[in-house]
Parts: sequence; C-alpha cells; structure tokens
Amino acid sequence: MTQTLTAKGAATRQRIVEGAAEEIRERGVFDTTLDDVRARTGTSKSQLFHYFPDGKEQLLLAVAEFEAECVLGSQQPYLGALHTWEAWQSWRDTVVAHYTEQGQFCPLNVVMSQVGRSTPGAQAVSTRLVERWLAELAAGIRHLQAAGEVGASVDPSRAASALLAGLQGGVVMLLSTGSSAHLEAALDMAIESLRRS
Amino acid sequence: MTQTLTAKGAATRQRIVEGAAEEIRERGVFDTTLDDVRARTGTSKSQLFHYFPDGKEQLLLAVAEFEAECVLGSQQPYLGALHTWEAWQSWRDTVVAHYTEQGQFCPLNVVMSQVGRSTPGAQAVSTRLVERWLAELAAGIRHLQAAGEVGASVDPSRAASALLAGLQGGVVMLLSTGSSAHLEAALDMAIESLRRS
DNA sequence: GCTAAATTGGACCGGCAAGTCCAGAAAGGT
DNA sequence: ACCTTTCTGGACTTGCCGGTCCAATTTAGC
Repeated sequence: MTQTLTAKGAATRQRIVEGAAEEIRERGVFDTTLDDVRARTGTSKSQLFHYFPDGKEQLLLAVAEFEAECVLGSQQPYLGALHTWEAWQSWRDTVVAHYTEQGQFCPLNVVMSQVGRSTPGAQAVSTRLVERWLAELAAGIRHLQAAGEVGASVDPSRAASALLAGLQGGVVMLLSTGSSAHLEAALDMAIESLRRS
Repeated sequence: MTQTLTAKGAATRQRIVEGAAEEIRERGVFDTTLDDVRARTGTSKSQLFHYFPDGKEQLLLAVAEFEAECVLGSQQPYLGALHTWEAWQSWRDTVVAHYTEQGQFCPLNVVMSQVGRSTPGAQAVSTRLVERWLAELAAGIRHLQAAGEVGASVDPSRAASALLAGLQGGVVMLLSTGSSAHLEAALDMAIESLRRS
C-alpha cells in the first residue's frame, strides 16, 4: 500500500471507507455506485481512485475488513471475557439487541453474504472473521469447562461452531422475516445445551 | 399471468427459469446478465421479455420461487415424515450431503441472501420458504413429543426455529469457509438437545 | 387452408456507472 | 522560498446491459 499518506490523506481514505460501508448497509452492494460513495463522502472520482487504485474491488475489500472489525467490536466487552454464565447471558443479550435494532443495516450480512463472496480476497476476510469469532467462543467454553461448569465431554470448538452457526442463521432469518425470535431461540438453545452438559 | 401458453411456450418459459437459476448459482445474481441467460438457454431477447414482461425483476422472482421449491424438494422424502429418530438422522445426513456436494452452487443462498433481498416480492418468497420449513420441522418435533420421545416442556416451534437457524448459519459458513463441520455440528447439537430433553 | 394468436430473431437505443486524464491546489521537507 | 510529492476537482471516454421494436415464423382452432 501507499507508504506516503498524509494525516489529511489518511482521514480522507477513512471517510471513504466508512461512507461506502454505510451506503452498502443501506442499499446493498448491488446498487451502491462509486458516485453514491462520492456524493456521501464529499469526494471526487479521482480521490476514490487515488486511494484505491484497483477501483471498486479494492474499496469493497477495505469495507469488508472494516465491517469485520465492526462485527467483533460490537460484541465487546463480553465476547472477550466469557468466563461466567452471566457474561454469556450479557453477550447473548448484546447480540440480540444489536441485531434487532440495526434491522436491515447489517454489517455481518454485508461481509458474509454480500462483499464476502465477490472476490477471493473478500472471501478470505470473512473466513478470518469466522476463525477469530470461533476462537473467542471456544475460549469461553474452555474457561467454563476448566471451572467445571461445562462437561468434559464437550468439544469446545465443535460447540462453538454450532453456536456461531445458530447465530449466523438467526441473523439471516431476522433479515428475511423481520423477527428476532429465531436468533433468540438459537442462542438460548445453544447456551442451554452447554449448561446441561 | 399469460393465460394463453402453448405447450411449447411453457417449455421455453421453464427453460429460461432453470437456465437463469443455474447461471445465478454459478455466477451470483450480481453478474448474471440477461445476455448470459439468453446464451445459456438458446433464446432471444424478445423471448425473455415475452415471458417476463416486467423484465429482470420478474424473472428473478420466478427464479426465487423455483429455488425455494428446490430447497424443500431436496430434503424429501425425509422432511415430510420426521416421525422417528432414524428419519431425523436420515434427514440430517441428506442435508449435509446435499450442501456439501453442491459447494458454492447453493439454491438456499440464492433465495435467502441474493435474490431474496432484492425486491419486496422476492422477500415474501423467502419468508414463505422459512415458514413452510419451520412448519415441517415443528410437525416432526410434535410427532416425537406425542410418542414421548421428546420432553413435553419443549416448545416445538421454538426448537424448530433454533434448528433451522443452525442449518442456515451452517450453510453460510460452509459457503465462506468451505468446511461442512459447522453445519454438522449445528445439526447434531440441535438434534442431540431434543433427544436429551 | 385460413386467420389470428403465440412465438421467435435480432438489430437498435439510451442510460448509467466504472475507470481515465490532466490541470491545479495544498502540504511537506530542506 | 522553492521544489517535490500528495491531494483534489471534474470533465470525458468506454463498454455494458436492460429494455424496445418490428418483422418473420410457427402453432392452434375451425
């Protein structure tokens, strides 16, 4: 990447990425044009191509990375410290509240289903997101296991997979039906299952 | 819709829908053009607009309906008769095998994440798919409940929600990571949870 | 066969959006 | 101050893709 970036330049670049991300959340990747981004961020065509020489594809990649951070960030501080059942419950509540209130404007969906499948590079971003997410959840499960709260027969990474799958699917269903019931049911069932193990 | 449809005409229409569906599975909605469909199905532009006067949007809607049927159809005969644990296991195996082998070419993803969010009409299609699917799963759970195989405290529709969320999320993760482990973990955990209730 | 309706072919249009280009303004270093 | 590099503005080009149009051909019904 360009090593020479003025403070001003970096700010502009950041503004472009965030503006593009917002635009994409609202309208979807499909009908977000560079002109939309340009208008929203108050920039010119040449700036877009100055900071993203490879054009739209490169911008989308940057947006995917930005959104991936956002997805993990929105679950903090709970995701990083799933050491007690209370923490798990808080995490669960945070996730449900977060996805419920943001409605159709969903970073997770953007990175996993929209940009995430457009290019190999973007695909790698979503794969890394999944890996990091799984690692955090599995760490939490191992913590409970060490404390004797979860049965030793449970495979932490497998349980984390099931939990994350339920979460992702719950969000997909939230987006298409408008109801958060499925997301809640999936999370509750997964946690309940851990608890009874 | 056009009431007057010759056998030949109906066949052509069908060919267009199926060709479009294949094209979309392979390339995604985003970069499937009417010309691609035209080329694949050996038709002309005027035929496309003859059978789908409202253009691409209408064609996409037809594709969404087609794919929704396909999603449910691929789970038969098990989905319709989830009366025993063996049937549940067969269903689970069918689902895993089906999604594993079809790889990136995924009707479910097409209807839920791609076409399904483009227009209100298409959104209704995916909502209906979810409802029908949930109904089948809930019916299966109630059947086991009546037979005393599942605890009376289980809410069938809630359990079905959790199960379907796990499935959907598992598929999303399969598409982005290439591994079916998450899908399997989600299904196994959900069924296991029912079994122990 | 004859007519009307359905079906088909393909040239054409218009708009839109990605990407290019160059000139000019700011900023940074010495 | 001066020169170089970075940053910005916006007009312009290019190609693509959805959609239109009309003429030709086939099919169905009688």
